[in-house]
Amino acid sequence: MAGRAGGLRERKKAKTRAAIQAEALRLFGERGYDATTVDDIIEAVQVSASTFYRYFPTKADLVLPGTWGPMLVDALAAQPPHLAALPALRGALRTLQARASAEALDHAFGWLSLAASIPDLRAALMSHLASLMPLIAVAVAARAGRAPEDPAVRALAGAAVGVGMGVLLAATDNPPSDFRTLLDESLAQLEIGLTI
Amino acid sequence: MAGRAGGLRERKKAKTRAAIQAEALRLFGERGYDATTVDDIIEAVQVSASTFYRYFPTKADLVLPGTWGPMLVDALAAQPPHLAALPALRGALRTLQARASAEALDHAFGWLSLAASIPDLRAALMSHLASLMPLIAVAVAARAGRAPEDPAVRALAGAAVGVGMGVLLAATDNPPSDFRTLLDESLAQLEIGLTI
Amino acid sequence: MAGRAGGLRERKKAKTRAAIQAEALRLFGERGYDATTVDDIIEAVQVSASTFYRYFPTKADLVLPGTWGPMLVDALAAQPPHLAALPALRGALRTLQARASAEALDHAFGWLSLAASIPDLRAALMSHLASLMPLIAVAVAARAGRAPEDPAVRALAGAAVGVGMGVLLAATDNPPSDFRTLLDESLAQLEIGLTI
Amino acid sequence: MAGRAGGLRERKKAKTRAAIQAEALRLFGERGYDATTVDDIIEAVQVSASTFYRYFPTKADLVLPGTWGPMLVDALAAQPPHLAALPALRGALRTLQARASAEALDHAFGWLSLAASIPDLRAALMSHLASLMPLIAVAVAARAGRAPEDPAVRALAGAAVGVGMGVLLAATDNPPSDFRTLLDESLAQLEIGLTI
DNA sequence: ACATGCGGGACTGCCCGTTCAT
DNA sequence: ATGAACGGGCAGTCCCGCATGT
Repeated sequence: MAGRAGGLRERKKAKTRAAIQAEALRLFGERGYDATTVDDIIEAVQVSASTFYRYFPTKADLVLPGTWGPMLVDALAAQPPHLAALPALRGALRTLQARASAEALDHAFGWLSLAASIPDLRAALMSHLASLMPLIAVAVAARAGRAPEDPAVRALAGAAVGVGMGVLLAATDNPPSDFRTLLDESLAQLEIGLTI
Repeated sequence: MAGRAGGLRERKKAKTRAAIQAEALRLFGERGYDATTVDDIIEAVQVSASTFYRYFPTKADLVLPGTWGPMLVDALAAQPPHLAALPALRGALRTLQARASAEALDHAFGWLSLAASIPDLRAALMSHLASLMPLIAVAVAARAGRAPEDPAVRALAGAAVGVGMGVLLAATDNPPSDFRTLLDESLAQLEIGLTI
Repeated sequence: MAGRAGGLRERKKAKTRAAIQAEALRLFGERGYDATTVDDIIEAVQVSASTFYRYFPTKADLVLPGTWGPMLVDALAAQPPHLAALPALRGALRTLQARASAEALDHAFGWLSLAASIPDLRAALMSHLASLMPLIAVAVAARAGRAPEDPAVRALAGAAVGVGMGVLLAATDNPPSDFRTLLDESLAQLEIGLTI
Repeated sequence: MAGRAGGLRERKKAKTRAAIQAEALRLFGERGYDATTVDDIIEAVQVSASTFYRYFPTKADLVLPGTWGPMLVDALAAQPPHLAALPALRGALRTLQARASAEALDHAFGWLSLAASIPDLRAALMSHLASLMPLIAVAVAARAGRAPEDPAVRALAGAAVGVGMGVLLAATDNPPSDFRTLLDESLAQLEIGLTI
């Protein structure tokens, strides 16, 4: 019923959503997360409170990346089938980064760090990342011809996401770190084997 | 001047803390987490709101296990030094389980599952688990004679915790699962290598 | 019992008081008034809460100038006796300004503006200024050989302080104004007569 | 579409506001200001805390007269145009007093005295009175055909309000005084000229 | 004696359900 | 009938004074 990019209604919704988020992030940057109230945001964007909460169930969701999960899964499926899961995952991450502009990436990682440094957001972010595990498990299972409940699959998905979390937290607490390098290094360690 | 357990003040504080948590858990059990307000709790324990928030920064913290991290680290340090990190970790987990009574364990895992199934608590729990990473990293680094910032150490800590999260979520969504078995299996997979 | 500058105990108290206030103002400048908690301050100065509240009954008192009232009264008494009350008051204000360094003055007026722009502080400041009225009334009465309850004396003290408040608020709401010029101009108007 | 008093919503709001204030004043009268908590009030009126604070930003605002400013300005505009500002102001005050019943006045002045004697309320009251200055300045400027920023206008508004504050404080500290007489006398002094 | 802990109360912000206005 | 405004409920923070125990 809808074309590739969705109907006009779809596009309008996406636009509203983007407008709210953009304005919110701008205000967060100016005044800080806690100092910015939802009322400030809805006033700046000129939408009603109901509209706001329709798009973002909670204030914390404004900072959560909504589309990364599916994008990562797609990129994973697009990797050469002969690759093992971990190399494929690293390849998928590289694809994602290559697709985005450098500034978009810096921006994104900046926000990730911000989110990781505010307790409320950190919790939401960790929970969000944890919810990526089953998605990755399904994608990996499909590649490997196994069940998503297979302990090996589960372990791989859990380990990969856990490593990501750890790197994110480490990069946040030691600010001048490069998130991307650290992540790739740590995933490489996973690949080599955790035989310390 | 103070004995092993500290002065009277210390003991009183510990007692208050325990009283708040016990009463809260009782009420959660009776009415559910969301249906129990902080006011209900402080009224039942007869403490003031300030006191409550002094002991538990947020309502969600009532359900978070406060001493597991240190206990796990201690048990890890007590493992035979010749063991590699992952076997030592599995051993430490077994030690912890062996020390606790069966019902205490069932109780604990019951609470974990409950926590994992309520969004707010799930977020707090994931954030809490993520904060265990550096603790585990330090303990593992000490065993292996490496720096806690070593990518291999970081990867191991992240992977271990991530696997734990994944198992917790899986066990929560497929209720009749045995958390302990799943966790041990998945850690074993980590040990074998993630070569899917 | 104490010399001019007071005994050691006096000096120590003054030092503590000054240390608290200095640190507080520094923190206010860095983070803003509301974002700075009393706990932040006492931690920075390393005093206990009781000590803090012994020196400053409320947080707002940190910003209130404690010695201006007496200083103004002294300067008023030191004006040539033949001057009428309003010229003497203007002279006293000029004396006070002449005694202080230029940067001290800018600093002081900066703080006044800040205080006038934060509701809580504004209220405390206005109340504080109002409490100067009887002091000024007594000083003026002494000069003029009248009773402090004399309506003319009361009117003069009230008008002078009221004009000061008005100028302060006006200068706060229209930032680039020069407080000192405005104040002198308005007091001059009072002197000429309010015959609009 | 709306009649004189606005729609149903408006009337309901006014009613709620009046109900809160009436109940609060009753409780203050019974138990005193400090001994009455906001919780007591909201329980007596059966509204939520949020509603209370929507109508009255702070507890102190319950005692502040909300409509006097505009009423005074109106009465000032209604004075004969040939009158100078200060006589017109005194006339406006007399008009206001004439319009109110004797008991309403006693009641009002009773409340003013009460407010002036409680530190927190005194501060709020002084701040509130200070905020009347620009209103009076605008009204006086309109009468005199000058700008509200004119120093003479500003001085007059500041002086008038300042005199009012002084009289209020004096009457509070020497209880058997008649506020109205004192105020009129002091304003008369302002009119004669402050040539002490 | 003196800091610390604790209580109490004001106040804010998020989020949701309902109700009035257009 | 849609959407904005309003009210309610609850979590959470901070200030400040009083009572303890060290």
